[in-house]
Amino acid sequence: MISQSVNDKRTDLLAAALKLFVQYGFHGTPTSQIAKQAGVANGTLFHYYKTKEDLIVSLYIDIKLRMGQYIEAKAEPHKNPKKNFRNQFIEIVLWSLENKDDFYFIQQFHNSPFAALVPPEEIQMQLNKFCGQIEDAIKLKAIKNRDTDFILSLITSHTYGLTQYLTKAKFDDDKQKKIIKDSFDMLWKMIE
Amino acid sequence: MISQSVNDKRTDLLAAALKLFVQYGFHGTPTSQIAKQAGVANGTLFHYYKTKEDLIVSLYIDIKLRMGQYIEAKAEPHKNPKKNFRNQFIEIVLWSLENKDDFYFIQQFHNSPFAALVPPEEIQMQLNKFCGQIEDAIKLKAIKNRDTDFILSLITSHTYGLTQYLTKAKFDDDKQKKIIKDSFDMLWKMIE
DNA sequence: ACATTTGTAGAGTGATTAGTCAATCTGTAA
DNA sequence: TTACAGATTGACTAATCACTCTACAAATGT
Repeated sequence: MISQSVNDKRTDLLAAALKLFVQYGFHGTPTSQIAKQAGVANGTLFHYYKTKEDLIVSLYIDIKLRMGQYIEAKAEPHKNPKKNFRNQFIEIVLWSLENKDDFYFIQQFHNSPFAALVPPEEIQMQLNKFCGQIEDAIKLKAIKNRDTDFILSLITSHTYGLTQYLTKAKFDDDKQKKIIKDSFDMLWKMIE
Repeated sequence: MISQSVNDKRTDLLAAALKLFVQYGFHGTPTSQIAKQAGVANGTLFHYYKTKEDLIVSLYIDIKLRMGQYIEAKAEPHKNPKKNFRNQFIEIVLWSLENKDDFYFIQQFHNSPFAALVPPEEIQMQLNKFCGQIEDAIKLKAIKNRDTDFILSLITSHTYGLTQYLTKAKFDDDKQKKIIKDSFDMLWKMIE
């Protein structure tokens, strides 16, 4: 099964890159190390990814894709916008906690010059889902009437801050869930 | 005046490094470029900073110091905790907007393996001021009774999110101030 | 005046790295 | 069986980079 093995190598490379990037940073990780960690030859890496940059951007897009799929799979669409936001908020935080490396990589990537290299259509795709929801909620007067991007910024950074906090402090699952719910209530108080 | 000229070279180097790091990233910026931009010889850079890493960490500490001084200079201590938070919140956001490179550098730095290299006493120093204020406010029941670090995380990320938003969208000063104030009111609603 | 320390320069060095390439292997299809 | 396309390899290269070293200049102390 050739296409299977191709996918394996591709994902092996991405997984290896993720692990090493998170630990040593982009520049601290030579492509030779990534290849070694993935169990393939140096040249193979460049067979699948034209440049190191290409690998980095591909990894970002892959992570975003996986996160999107995860959230979508867990989504239970409600008429009630609050419940919708609540569900998604909780799922995103849980995903981030279960995939700390991915989460950390995204932050690292966002605050790097590589961020400018993501194709615009990728960015737009990711935003559209959320922006639509926010606009709907505003129309229904479920949340404050502010610029959509503004609301999105506040929600995103709130999610980020909470995840950062939960990552540093180690709580058991129950306590963690309580904090997440509490945190959403606070967020909602802010934007409702 | 030798000490003057020494300071000049040091600050020239930091300023050059800041500009280039923000544009090209840590690894995308060779020390030779930093020296050139600062108008000094390559070797001079290594006279003042033992390694590139040392330069990066020093730059971070320098920026944090300057920000702290700016905030402190503008501080008008109130008995009222809300007014205190409000003042500081506004000042931090304004500083970030006036010093976009510094702001961006800090994010870049925080999400990089270099963050682990900051001497612990530096970190503690910065946290103490804020944590004290938060604890006081909790005692006075001005804000919700939650873990100090939790509150701090939420405030920090809120500030960050707002600054990100204002940096991307370009508003005139009046509009900007309105948004900042509005944003603080929302933040306060969340934690009061 | 002299000695000593400190600052500055920039060519040089050794190590490292992204990316190439020619050769070999593997699977498929006629 | 043969032919062919893609996959895989790893030695190789050209370039780059962090950092050193030596020589000299400027400032400071005595």
